[in-house]
Amino acid sequence: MINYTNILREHNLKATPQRLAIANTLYTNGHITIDSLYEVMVKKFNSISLATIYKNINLMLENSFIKEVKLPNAKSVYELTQAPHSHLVCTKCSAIEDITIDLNSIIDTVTKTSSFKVDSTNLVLSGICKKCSNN
Amino acid sequence: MINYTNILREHNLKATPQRLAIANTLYTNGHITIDSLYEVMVKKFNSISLATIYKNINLMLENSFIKEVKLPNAKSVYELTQAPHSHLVCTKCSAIEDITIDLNSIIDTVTKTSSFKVDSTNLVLSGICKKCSNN
DNA sequence: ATTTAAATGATAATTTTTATCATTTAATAA
DNA sequence: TTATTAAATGATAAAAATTATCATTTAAAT
Repeated sequence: MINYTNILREHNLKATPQRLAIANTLYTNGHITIDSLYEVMVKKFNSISLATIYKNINLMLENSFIKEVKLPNAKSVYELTQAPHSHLVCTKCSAIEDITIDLNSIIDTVTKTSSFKVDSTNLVLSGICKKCSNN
Repeated sequence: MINYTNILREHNLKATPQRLAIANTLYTNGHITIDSLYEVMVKKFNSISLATIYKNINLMLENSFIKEVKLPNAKSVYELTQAPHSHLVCTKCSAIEDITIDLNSIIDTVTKTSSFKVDSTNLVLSGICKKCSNN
């Protein structure tokens, strides 16, 4: 259990018990949908409102405490903001992995060939994870 | 105006006037949201139902006639299925460009370093387009 | 301990998407 | 052509997802 009190405050978010629990849930799960997050949170706060989940997720997004990951053919998942990275999604078991890929060469090529100034990247690679290719 | 009758049929879709119009709207617009598509379609078929739009978009997705493009901080847009490609999104004017980028070297690296078998890629590059960097 | 602005929970309202069903129509065959 | 049929459409209801409202509670700074 990490104490996210100060990190939340650094992101201009009051450190409420609900927010600390959301932060820890994201930390332990890595990536989670709104629905799953709500399920997990209800176990910790039996009377938490779904509106609280939505409001916090939106505030946390605005303050860059978390990031939304849009996946093909699936609901978005949310993760704690980390260093920029890409995602691997298994089409068999739906597992999501973080992966750091150097995209600078690609960005350079794009800049040169299209005169588009790239500021950020969103890369999702779909396929079969290690586990599923073994089973 | 391209005639999509046969192409629709190849995708197991009856060539109704509404579908032909959707296909042509996608062709002329490149990328479009559900809302915008509905607006355009209402001008052509003043009594078209929004349900028809949704049902057709979903069927067209299932039959790979079109693809959904998920964008950061924006609603999904839809495009006619073409050769695999990536997208450039301008954070200033929201313009979307197709771009063909060779991602094979990246896929190779991922395969070797993570033993994940990549089947498909989804890459969106956000930044400033040519027009906006001039203005 | 007091104060206050913000967060929470309950719930209503709104938005988005899907389901239902009577009617119409595209596609096939006679 | 016309007849047949399965599928598509449009109207609408229903469901799902998200946001808004507001009284009450609470975190954080006096």
